[in-house]
Amino acid sequence: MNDVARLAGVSIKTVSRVVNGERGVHPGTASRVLDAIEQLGFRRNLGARNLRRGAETGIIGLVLEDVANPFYSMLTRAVEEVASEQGAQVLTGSSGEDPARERELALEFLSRRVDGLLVVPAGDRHGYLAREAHAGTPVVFVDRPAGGVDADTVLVDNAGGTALAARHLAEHGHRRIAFLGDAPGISTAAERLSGFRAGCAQAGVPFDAELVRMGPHTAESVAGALAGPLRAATALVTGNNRITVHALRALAGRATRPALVGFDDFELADLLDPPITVITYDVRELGASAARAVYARLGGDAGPPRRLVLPTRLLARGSGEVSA
Amino acid sequence: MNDVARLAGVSIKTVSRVVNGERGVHPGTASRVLDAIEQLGFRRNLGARNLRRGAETGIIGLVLEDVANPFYSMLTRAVEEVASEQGAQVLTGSSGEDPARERELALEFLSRRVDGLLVVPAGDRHGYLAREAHAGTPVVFVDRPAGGVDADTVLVDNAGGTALAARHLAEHGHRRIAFLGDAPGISTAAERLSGFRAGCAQAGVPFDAELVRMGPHTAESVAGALAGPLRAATALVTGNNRITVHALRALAGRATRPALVGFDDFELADLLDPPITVITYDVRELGASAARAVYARLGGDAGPPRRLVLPTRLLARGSGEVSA
DNA sequence: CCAGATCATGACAACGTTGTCTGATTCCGG
DNA sequence: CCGGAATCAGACAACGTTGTCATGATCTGG
Repeated sequence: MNDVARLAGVSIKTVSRVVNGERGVHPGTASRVLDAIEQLGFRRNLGARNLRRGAETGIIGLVLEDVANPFYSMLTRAVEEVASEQGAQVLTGSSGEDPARERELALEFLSRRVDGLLVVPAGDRHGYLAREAHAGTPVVFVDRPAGGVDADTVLVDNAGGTALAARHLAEHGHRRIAFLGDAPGISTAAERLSGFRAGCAQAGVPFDAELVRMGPHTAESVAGALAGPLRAATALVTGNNRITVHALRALAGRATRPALVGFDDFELADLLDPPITVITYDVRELGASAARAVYARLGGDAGPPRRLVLPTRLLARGSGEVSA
Repeated sequence: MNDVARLAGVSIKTVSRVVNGERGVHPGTASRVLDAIEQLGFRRNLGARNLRRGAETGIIGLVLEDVANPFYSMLTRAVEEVASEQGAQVLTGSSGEDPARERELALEFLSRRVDGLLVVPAGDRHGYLAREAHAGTPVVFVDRPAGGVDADTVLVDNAGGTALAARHLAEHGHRRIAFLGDAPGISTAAERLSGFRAGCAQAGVPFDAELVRMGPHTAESVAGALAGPLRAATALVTGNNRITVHALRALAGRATRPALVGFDDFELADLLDPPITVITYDVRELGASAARAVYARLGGDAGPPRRLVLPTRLLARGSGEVSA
């Protein structure tokens, strides 16, 4: 900016005025300044600007598990859209389900003075965010509740979803229903399991712990479980989109396959044979409401922390409608 | 930092020393400072730090078409991984294939002084980035070449891929092969079409312009094309993962379906019936090499712009091996 | 032609850090 | 007990902006 001022023969302040479109600059001066800007390829330093103005940075941070997972990439896009309405951009980071990495990313984002922070919790202790959540940067937890902080949270009715799945399978005559879920330390996984138990109970289906295998899961662990202990089941509920895909691959080619209901919808589910019945919910809304919550807080909303739970519903496509 | 200094009874500079782990601070003083930091929840402002140090910001910008597209979300993850090795984060923005939005995002990122900028070009004029690419922030174009700028670029052998697809179908006896591609203004789409023509020529298959429909495509336009003009074809090449999915949905339920080869691999392609033959390449490598190029430049590499073209290969799964 | 208003511009400080330099203690060996 | 080195801490300026205030030039109307 200094160089621009020198080249245009004006003070640095006048350059600032031109750059910001402030009124009260002589048109001739302004065009000299603009020429100089053009010639030097000047671009104002937003960091310095924000520092001086004490304003918002126009960046919101998003810490999730893995952007490459279609579920999270849709979420990211939804967040990005709300941010972009506010002229803001999104800084993303994948924690890879590692609490330490999640913390590192979150703190790093806060050091960068993001206007708001969205976190898909990997760990279960988020006390380290309590201070920010209280006084300062709005923090919103997405998809999973935080441990040890009372902050805005947007969730999905996990237990309701798996209960629905269990009842659906029971209605189709299944009495031996298996459940493949993620690591029990992950709150959504625990909720989905307990919803599954509740659904079984509601439908009068005996709950058999032998037919439950919690993760973390890999393609191999899923295949192993399905080939071994879960073989006795006539139906299967999978706890998230990754596990569903692993299960589909493990079951491919089997002559008789268990009925299946998967948690999370996924692209092409309708084109598989049989089409896959899933528990679905509005992923975009999950991201969008979390981002909107940040802007509501920035807009001055100082009420008590809000908790929003999005409904789940069962989308019957065929794979869950096979009779036992 | 001022408050911390006051609380600890030291100067602001000493706080800075403690925060940065500089040697030469009395342990007792340091612990008083640390207590004060803890008590006040102080977190240093990275923006101000970078301003003062004139250092890199530790952020790299990524402008792409849509993070929610699995292709781009894998790319994002790969970029993020390279960045994270360097202690950097990724600022993402979706252009939605709109050149103006692409430009806006790119310039915004540059104003934020990203250390490097990765762009999946939406438009075909990128002169506005020439200055930065030359003197200053490294700019790398990904997946598509830039127009009007000579900068580092990482591409995919599009023409080679579709030529492979055409020849593969020809080998299986097809003589009437249709092509569904994206808008011809998108360079990758144009290359894929010309590769398709070349492949047809190599295999001695007549090229029929009536069997070609370029986009932009929606589910409806794809369905319409397949129901109408392309009905005469015995085989089909689709120009990207979106179009492949639309085509699959449009063809589902038909008694006789054309043989199909799709550009871009996608999850579950192997589980469809028939499994889908695709042209594939290493998406992660695409993102990773682009990010590495940025760091190579930052590391002082001042050679002429490099252009890397990743190979494509045909992954035969069944849908392309149907005879005419 | 002049007082007062309006316009165009610049000097200066400040945002939150850190690099440089200087000053005040403390320590050591002889 | 002294000189010099080592240790610790602070004052100050600067990074690239912008808000506040002051200044001089140019208008306007009577």
